[in-house]
Amino acid sequence: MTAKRKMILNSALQLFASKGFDAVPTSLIAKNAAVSEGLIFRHYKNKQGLLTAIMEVGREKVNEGMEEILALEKPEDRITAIMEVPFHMEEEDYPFWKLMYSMKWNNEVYDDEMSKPIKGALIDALTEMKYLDPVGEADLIMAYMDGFVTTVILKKDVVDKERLLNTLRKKYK
Amino acid sequence: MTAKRKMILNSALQLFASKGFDAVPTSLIAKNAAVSEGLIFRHYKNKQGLLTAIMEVGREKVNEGMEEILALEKPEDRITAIMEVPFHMEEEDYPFWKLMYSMKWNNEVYDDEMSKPIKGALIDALTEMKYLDPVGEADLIMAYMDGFVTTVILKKDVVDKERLLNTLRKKYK
DNA sequence: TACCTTTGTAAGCAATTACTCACTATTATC
DNA sequence: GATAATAGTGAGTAATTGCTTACAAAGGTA
Repeated sequence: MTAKRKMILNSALQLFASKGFDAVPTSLIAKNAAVSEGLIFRHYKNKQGLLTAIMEVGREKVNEGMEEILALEKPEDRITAIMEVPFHMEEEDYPFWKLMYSMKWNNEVYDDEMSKPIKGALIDALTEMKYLDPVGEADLIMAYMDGFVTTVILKKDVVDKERLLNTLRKKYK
Repeated sequence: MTAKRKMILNSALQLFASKGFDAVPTSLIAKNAAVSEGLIFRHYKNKQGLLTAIMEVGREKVNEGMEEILALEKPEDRITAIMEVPFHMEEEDYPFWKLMYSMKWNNEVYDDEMSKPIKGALIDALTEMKYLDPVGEADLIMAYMDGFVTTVILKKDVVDKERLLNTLRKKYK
């Protein structure tokens, strides 16, 4: 991966995240990456391919994170670890997640490919803990998480996430 | 409000909600509304003005709903009513909320104009109930709600909202 | 050195975009 | 029923879009 190619990928991520995929022209990506516009299409088939490449990088990160969590022995530890993921996201990953969530909302078909393994891990842990309705409980936790991500990323200047996490922890302590 | 003008507003809402504001050309809005493209600009200053008009209609609906909730006497009733709003949304309003949430994600500055009165009502109720940290609790509930809206709208074919609501209710019963 | 592949550029192109304008049809007001 | 305002059309336009292409520079390998 050449330096300029990295620049393209990163410029695209930043711009897509802040303005939305459709609102960002390839000319602007090229300008922000200090690169000729043609180079984008040398490296990526088209604008959509650029987006796919960004998501691929993110998907790998998610998988790595999930492996760590699945390595935890106690099911209750796994559940709290998953639930608190939104609070422990690194700030440099915010643009990626912002892009992911913005994409969710303007696709006719909701793509939960990425959330499936997470929900699966929750169901496994809840079953292990003999919960009566593991699927229902898992769905509720997944809903919570969507809300936490939304709050942490979009209200980062308004809501103190540490305080929010503390309030949350009191609930299941 | 003429019939054609209503058609424009509704076509725009449906299209913006499903594809995103930037991905929808005015030509398509006109086509779906069975109207000449020029008519859009007779009634609305520009494409952005069309969006503004849609949001105005929605804002009024929200205010009406809030008045009903604020009329409830017991603070705990007000809180549960607010928290359960996402579960009682009418399906015909889904496109509007989908649009609202999709807009949130690709604006540099998060516009919480609409959520402010809701948060305020929560803080008031929680204060009345002598909670130690009304603001923290309100922020948590607001986060939950974002998650509920996301789940109800985006996963409506995957997650059963009645079941989700029941699981939730057990938590604060 | 010579040759090939990859990286990079700049100009340009067909299609699409939001929007205007000159015009006609319809409705309201007196 | 005449007049004026509003509603509606459709062709046109300047600017922008994603993408191509012809060409040059750089890097690897013999």
